[in-house]
Amino acid sequence: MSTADNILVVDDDSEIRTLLQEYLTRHGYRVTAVADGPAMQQAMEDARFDLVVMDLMLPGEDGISLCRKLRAHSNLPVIMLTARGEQGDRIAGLETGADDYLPKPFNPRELLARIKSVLRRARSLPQNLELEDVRLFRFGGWRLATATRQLQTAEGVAVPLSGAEYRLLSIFLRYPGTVLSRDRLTELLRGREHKLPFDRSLDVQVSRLRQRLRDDGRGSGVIRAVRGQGYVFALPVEVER
Amino acid sequence: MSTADNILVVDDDSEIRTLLQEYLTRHGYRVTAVADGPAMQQAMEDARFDLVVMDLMLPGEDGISLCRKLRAHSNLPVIMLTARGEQGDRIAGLETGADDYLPKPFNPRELLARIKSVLRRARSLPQNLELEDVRLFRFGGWRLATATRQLQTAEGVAVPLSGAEYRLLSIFLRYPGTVLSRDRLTELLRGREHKLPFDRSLDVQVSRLRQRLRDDGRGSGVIRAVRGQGYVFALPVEVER
DNA sequence: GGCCTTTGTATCAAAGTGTAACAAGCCGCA
DNA sequence: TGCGGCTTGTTACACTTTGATACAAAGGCC
Repeated sequence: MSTADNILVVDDDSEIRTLLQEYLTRHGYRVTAVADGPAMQQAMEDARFDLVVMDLMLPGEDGISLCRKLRAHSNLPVIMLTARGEQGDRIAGLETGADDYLPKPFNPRELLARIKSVLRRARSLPQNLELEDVRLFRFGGWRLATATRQLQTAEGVAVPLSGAEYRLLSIFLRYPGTVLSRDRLTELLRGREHKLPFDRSLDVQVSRLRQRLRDDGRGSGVIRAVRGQGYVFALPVEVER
Repeated sequence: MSTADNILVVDDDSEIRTLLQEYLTRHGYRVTAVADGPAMQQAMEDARFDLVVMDLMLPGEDGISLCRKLRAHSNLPVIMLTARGEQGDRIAGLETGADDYLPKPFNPRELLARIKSVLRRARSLPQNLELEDVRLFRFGGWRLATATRQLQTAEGVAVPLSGAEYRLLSIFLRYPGTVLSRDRLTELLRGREHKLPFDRSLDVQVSRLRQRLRDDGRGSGVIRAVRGQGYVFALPVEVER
């Protein structure tokens, strides 16, 4: 490990910002603390972070919305701070799309433990690789050659893929084991945002890709739907450069 | 467990000190009760404590400040007693650094529950998400493969599990022989706390899981209800990594 | 046995997911 | 230019999952 991990804290309460700034710095992290969404955007333009700790309740745009936006174009891990057991907001836990959450008030030690756990998990996943670097992907007997864009079964039979199918598969192959939201997948696939609130076209693409992979969508196949979250590629992937 | 947990109560109201001293002692804790900051410092030099219960409002130096000082050099769990009337989020800032808080006036039983919960959390830090290390669980002839999320009977027949069923089962498999309260199960299952006072949806999930496991809920089956406590997974579990 | 609390589960409604079918666009080619 | 084949976005509908509710069954206590 070269340098300390860089953590971005987003909370409108200055007490908490100060507490976390001190505590996390004392434990060997680099910390930037800001109060709201816009300041967060700014901070993220200025520096690269390894993890975000965010309050669910923020003035202006709330944490869920910020988290969703973040997730639409990055893998940055997020830990959400939530109000404890209040009846008002029903959405309290992992439904926020965060990697982990912690109800307020909390002992900073506990936050530290979760930060470590989330970072460890993030690092255990394959690092972002550029598609250009990879010549061949292997997964569960299948092979995908990038040069020819050809998919082969375990028996060596070539399976034709359309352009979108190939792109979608290669996206999944770059993030095996990571839950990708529909927003994220759509952006990676088409380079633009979802338009309609109930756009199902991504699901249809997934369904088509599944047919190519002989994955019936039920049972625990290759591409698994995670209810309310998105899709995961469920097989281990080997890459050949 | 060697000796009883040692709890330090800091409150200027002598009635509360007496009440807590009695109540917590009766429930098996060692209790020291003091009235203010200086007495607290003194007590902490004389003995080692496992948890502090502190009034937010104290004569002289208040609870926030004491808690902050404490945090500067220790992780000792703190439960803060606060005046009622503030909304959860507004108040959350005040207990910055505390592990939990309880609005006054409070039911001693509620405090007891929080003490137990805070102590449990403080002691079992690395328990949150470490399921991924296990490849296979075996219990009473059944097998659960984590990679494919597939459950198999002793005869090798695959039994489909929904997402929630799989998660609930894997929670039980992580704590075989341990009674898990409904609150705890709900939190582990859904990543948030119980909201409704008489929420039976967890029981329904257990019931559905039992159906998958061909456990009729009567007799001494796989998942046993413990009246007034919660549920236990009643079979021995073998883990394969 | 009454009476109350706790647990088990059928049933319902809402939300989420899978995919067939359609339609619009694109491409190459005669 | 017009035609057929392919690709891809959209819509529609069936099906699954899940949380909630209601009520029956079981357990305790007097």
